[in-house]
Amino acid sequence: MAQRITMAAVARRAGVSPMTVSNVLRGKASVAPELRARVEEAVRETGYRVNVSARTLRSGHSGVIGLLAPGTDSPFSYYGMLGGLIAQEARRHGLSLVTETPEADLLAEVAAVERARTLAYDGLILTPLALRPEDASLLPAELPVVVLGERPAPTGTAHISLSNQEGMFAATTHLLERGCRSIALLAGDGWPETDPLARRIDGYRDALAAWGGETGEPMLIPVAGLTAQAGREAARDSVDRGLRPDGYVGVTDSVMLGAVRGLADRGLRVPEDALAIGFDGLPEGEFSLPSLSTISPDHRWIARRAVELLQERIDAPAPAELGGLEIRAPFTLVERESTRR
Amino acid sequence: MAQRITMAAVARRAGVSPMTVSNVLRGKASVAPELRARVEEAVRETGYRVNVSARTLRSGHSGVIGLLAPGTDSPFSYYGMLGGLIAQEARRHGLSLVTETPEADLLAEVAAVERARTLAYDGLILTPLALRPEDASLLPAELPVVVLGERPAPTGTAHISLSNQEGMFAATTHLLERGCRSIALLAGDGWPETDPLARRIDGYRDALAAWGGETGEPMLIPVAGLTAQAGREAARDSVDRGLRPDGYVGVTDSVMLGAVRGLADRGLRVPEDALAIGFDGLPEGEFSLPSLSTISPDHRWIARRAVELLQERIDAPAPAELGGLEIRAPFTLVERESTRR
DNA sequence: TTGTATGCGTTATCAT
DNA sequence: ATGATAACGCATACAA
Repeated sequence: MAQRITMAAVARRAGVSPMTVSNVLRGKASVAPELRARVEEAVRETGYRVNVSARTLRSGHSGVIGLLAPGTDSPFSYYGMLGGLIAQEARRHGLSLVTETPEADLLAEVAAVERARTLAYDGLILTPLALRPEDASLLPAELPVVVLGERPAPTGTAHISLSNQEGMFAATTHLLERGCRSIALLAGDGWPETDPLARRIDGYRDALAAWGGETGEPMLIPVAGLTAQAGREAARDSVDRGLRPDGYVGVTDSVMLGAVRGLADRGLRVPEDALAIGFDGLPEGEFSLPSLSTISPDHRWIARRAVELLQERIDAPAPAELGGLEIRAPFTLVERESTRR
Repeated sequence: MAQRITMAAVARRAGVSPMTVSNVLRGKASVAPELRARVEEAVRETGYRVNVSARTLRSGHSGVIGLLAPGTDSPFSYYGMLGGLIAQEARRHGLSLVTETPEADLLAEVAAVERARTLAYDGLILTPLALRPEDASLLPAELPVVVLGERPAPTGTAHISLSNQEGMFAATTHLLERGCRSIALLAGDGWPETDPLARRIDGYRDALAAWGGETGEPMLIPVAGLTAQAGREAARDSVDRGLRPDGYVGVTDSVMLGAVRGLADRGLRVPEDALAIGFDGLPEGEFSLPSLSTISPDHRWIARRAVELLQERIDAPAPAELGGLEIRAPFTLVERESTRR
């Protein structure tokens, strides 16, 4: 936008050089208190604002970071919720957040990353759907990146993930403790070994195995995606196929919220006919009927760590050399109506 | 970010001047096809990307627009949902969207607008909570703005609002037609005349009046905010105070979803004990139990018009001179389980 | 149709 | 501690 007042104007007014104004504005140490005061007053009087484009052009960083994550635009969206927290956290670091939702194919993801570079983002918080560990080379080496999510991250990047196996183990065990003996997992059985959420499936299987012989076989109800709509359809289909488990575990809360709805479509009620628990700790689960028990990662912790790690990498002279890092977010099991009888 | 390859490098490689490269990149008409081809190849070979900061510095526009709206970070958020659609629409215009959620006071709002200017946004889609018509002067004259939302907009701006009165009239009438005779409005009675949603209250009153003498007095249940939590608390309190309407109208879906939950907390069920209808057409209302009837504005229409109008103003030589514009989004009444018996 | 000169507003570098 | 100079990469204005 038109930016009439320049640094030079402020400098003239304060009777100093533009360089001094620049130093004051960026909080550089060595400016005499008196000059500093004069400059600050001149800034106020003139209503001066820095021109970010000029600053970025010269200094090489823009103060903008990007969040590339799936489904931020759909209902009950995990990344929609997390995006809000990340934006807050970013602001505390003086950074702005731009959110984008690329399609789930490799080309679109790479294009989104390229776009981020084109737009001069200082860094990227990225939840890849298609990018695999071996695709690390597709990430520009000089672009600071923090990876979120459950897929194996491109090698050499900082990666924050959830305790998928442990979480799902806890969720399944919770249902077992509440008396369920025939527990279905809404997850999709066709998912490849490398699927991001394969660990969650493992946790479910492990919990059944660990409990002893009194549980039925693992029962996998396939869902077509991680949306409420997919969960709803999967639940209906499973009922139509005659499945009647006494407990449901959802790979995500959005899937489970949809599934509870789908069960209701077929006249089945939670928790009366079956218990249900999800994964993600979506705030909406607190308001649903029944309210949804869930494995809730510490979202604020994740947002904070993600921005911190990114900031570190932005500040580092050679981000790539910081190397890989794998950290797990802590979680709690939140018990609500859907697992109470 | 470090941006090694410059336009000059591409130009050298293609054997033309930097200016020709610039023209090719921006699709200027007059470039010989042969040169164009050579330039395009050079761009591919070098992996060149424009430096947006330099372009912005020189040309004055950044390709970024901002959305300033409340509550994008809370569950069942109207603007969270709408923001997703606006981002899609913006992308079709070659624009990126940055979303921010300022606090609901005048200072914070003005600061957010200032910040938008600082960051060289090309324009702003704004839902003011505190800015009033008379505060138009606080908006930089040269900043293209489109205002969304139900408060009276700063004078002289383009404003897209909902058909609040008509919508609420339709919602209330719908409950009357379904047999309700004692209908409460969850809205807050302490709200000033100028409140954004005062028109919705009007619509409710009008509908009761228009129906004839068989309805009770208007019954206003005050809510502390437009969140699910506020709706929940309001509903509980009203029950505790002995109110037992046979129908509820919510100023927003998020309030109503919370209220349905709050009624359940007190053992009351929708639609068995009372019908309920909201306003906003949140997608989550399709998955709730019961699914929520609602007045649903055409969100895609709103997103499309908002970006179109903003683009117009960005392209205009003097945006301010385009003058004020008031348009209303179309809506439909979506009937779901919460109003079926 | 293409190229040349110039400056956008800022900050890195180096000199004082 | 402060200031002078140059350069960041591009697009405007104009010349050829």
